[in-house]
Amino acid sequence: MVKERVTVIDIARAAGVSKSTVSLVLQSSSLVNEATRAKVNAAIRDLGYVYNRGAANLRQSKSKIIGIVVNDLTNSFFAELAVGVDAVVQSAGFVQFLANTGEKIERQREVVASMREHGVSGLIVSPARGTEAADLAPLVESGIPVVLVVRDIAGAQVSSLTSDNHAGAMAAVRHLIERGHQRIAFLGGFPDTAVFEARMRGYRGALVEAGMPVSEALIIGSAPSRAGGVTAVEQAMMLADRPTAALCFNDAVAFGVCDGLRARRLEPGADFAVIGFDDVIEAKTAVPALTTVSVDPQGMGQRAAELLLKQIKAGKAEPEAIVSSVRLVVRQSCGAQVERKREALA
Amino acid sequence: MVKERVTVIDIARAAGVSKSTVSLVLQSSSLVNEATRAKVNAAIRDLGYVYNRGAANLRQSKSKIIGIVVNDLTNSFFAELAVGVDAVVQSAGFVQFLANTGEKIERQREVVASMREHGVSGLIVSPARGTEAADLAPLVESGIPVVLVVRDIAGAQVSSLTSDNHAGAMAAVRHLIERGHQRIAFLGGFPDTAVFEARMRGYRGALVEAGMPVSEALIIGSAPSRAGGVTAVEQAMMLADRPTAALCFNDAVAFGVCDGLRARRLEPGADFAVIGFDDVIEAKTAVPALTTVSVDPQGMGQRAAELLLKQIKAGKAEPEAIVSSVRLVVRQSCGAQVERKREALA
DNA sequence: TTTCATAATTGGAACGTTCCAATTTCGTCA
DNA sequence: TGACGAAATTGGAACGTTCCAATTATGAAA
Repeated sequence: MVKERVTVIDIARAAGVSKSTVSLVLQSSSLVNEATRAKVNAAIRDLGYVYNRGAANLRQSKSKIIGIVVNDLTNSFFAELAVGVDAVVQSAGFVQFLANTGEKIERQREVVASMREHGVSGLIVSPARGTEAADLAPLVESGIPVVLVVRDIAGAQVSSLTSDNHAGAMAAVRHLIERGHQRIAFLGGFPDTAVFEARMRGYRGALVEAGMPVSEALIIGSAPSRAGGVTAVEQAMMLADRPTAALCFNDAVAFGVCDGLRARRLEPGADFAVIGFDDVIEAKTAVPALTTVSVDPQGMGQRAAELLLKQIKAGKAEPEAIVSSVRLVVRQSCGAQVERKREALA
Repeated sequence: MVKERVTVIDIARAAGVSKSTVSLVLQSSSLVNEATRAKVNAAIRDLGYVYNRGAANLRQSKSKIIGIVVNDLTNSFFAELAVGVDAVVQSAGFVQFLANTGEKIERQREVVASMREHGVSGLIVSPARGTEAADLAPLVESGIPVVLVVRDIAGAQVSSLTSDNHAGAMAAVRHLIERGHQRIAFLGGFPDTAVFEARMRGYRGALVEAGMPVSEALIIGSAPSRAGGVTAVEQAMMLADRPTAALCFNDAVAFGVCDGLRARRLEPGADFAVIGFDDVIEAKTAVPALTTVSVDPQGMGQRAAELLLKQIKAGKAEPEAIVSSVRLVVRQSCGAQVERKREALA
């Protein structure tokens, strides 16, 4: 019933060679004669051998495992990020441990510990809200390469890959100003996060650059979700002096803002300009198509994985902080009259 | 610079006991004296020991790893499924390998092989389109418990957890019929999948039950995505005899259908009834809120994980096929005038 | 004190691989 | 035929843990 494991020794016996030779074949070493290689491979097939990577890892004290921990896999931005990571990691012959923390620091601590025990050779982390440099200290001390994505942590001695939130927000608000908007809101997101802070600074920057006043009442935080967007826009529309446009913390919020507008019989794009941030896949197909600052989550995941793999290969490189540039993708939701051709080509 | 690993032996030396005792402490065995346990734990803390699960796995020839392979993590249904799995798997002290196949059989083969090499003790698979029982054969032969989710595979000797697609579709279409719709379309999804087949059978069943004709022209396949929904509804609206309602293959398609309707200046819910399938989180907050057949993806992931863990614990149980029941959640998109209270409580 | 059961501890083998150093095989050339 | 370098193969130790059987310490009963 219970079939016991086939090992290199069994293969060796079947092929009439030593286990060392089998090992060499497994590593496709050039040292082994073609004829014996064939014999060994035949035995491997016949006996249904499956390589025990755990044993190999033990011997070599290294693994082909990388860990990725995200704060909210339910958010399609992070799901896409994970897909991007997975793609390059798989191609490099690695396999990924994926854990979701749901923004819970405690969970994050647990999963990171668990991953260390499993001997991951590197970690990509989109840290939960409130993560501090100290939380990562044991990790960096142990010499495991870590790449922070999306959210950077001040003082952490690790590499990070973030997007240029400041420039993106600035470009978006400039665009709204050019279209003649005078009262522009910033909607959604938790104010105590670095990402919020950066995007908001960009928002402010564009306003002062244009010599326009910035009103604190128009900056309305909320959960960075669709539901949060609904409540944020509701609050904004209760103001005496209503905004006519909004830059939203992210696309999820932007969709929520559209929902909230419709609930008030306002058509996003026509009656109120909305711009998102991230460019998740649905942004393109939504109606109206969402004008947004494209962060390219999948590409970001890929780059993060590449950076991590590079560091793994190099042993231990200096931490580098990469901020990738973003671009404003103008679609319908900001009231633009763009022909769809350009977009369709992409 | 490169600090070498701290092992049980180091701990033993520091605490003045044998490695066997340290091992017992690690397993929190009752055999060890409180005083020595304390000593050992102190040493563990002081030296910054991290448990090498790989070595333990090798010795015990079992692991605390489960694999989950999904066909499209970009689809939030599957992302939520993964979140559900992750939750129970983490709580059980396991860690999950997550791989995305992107519907590619070849990728699937690779990742499953890789997971086997890593010694996963069980596998949850949402198989890529076109997967056959033979593809899983080596896996089941090796005695690794496998749970198929979402999509079942005929003839595969493994457990499966699917939803009652037939009953769900039937309930949805009955609801549309009750509201007086005469021409009801079935939109989206790849016709060569079992899930499509089952939902479509439910759709047909409800029509014949009501003595209504079923028109093949009203059954329009497409990619099971938002973009697919847009094209499907476009095609439907070009028919001479247009439908007034649609059951969509899944929520993503349903959202796409809403987009497509708006592009034609039709308001989903008011001018055209649309019902989705899955009940992803956005379904509730979208405007109009999506009437949909709730499959509870996260709960499904949880149940799949529980089923798998049960089988792992039991050694090897008989494969069981669970089809979990679904329920129609009536919201706005089908034109219902429901008060939102009931829903808000959930 | 001796005797025993029980509690606590321990050394060594084992898990399946890789790596090193050593050995054998082979073809070529003198 | 012998010698020699290159090519191919090999045995054994090692990776860090767990498990088993065996040993030692402890304390209660005689």
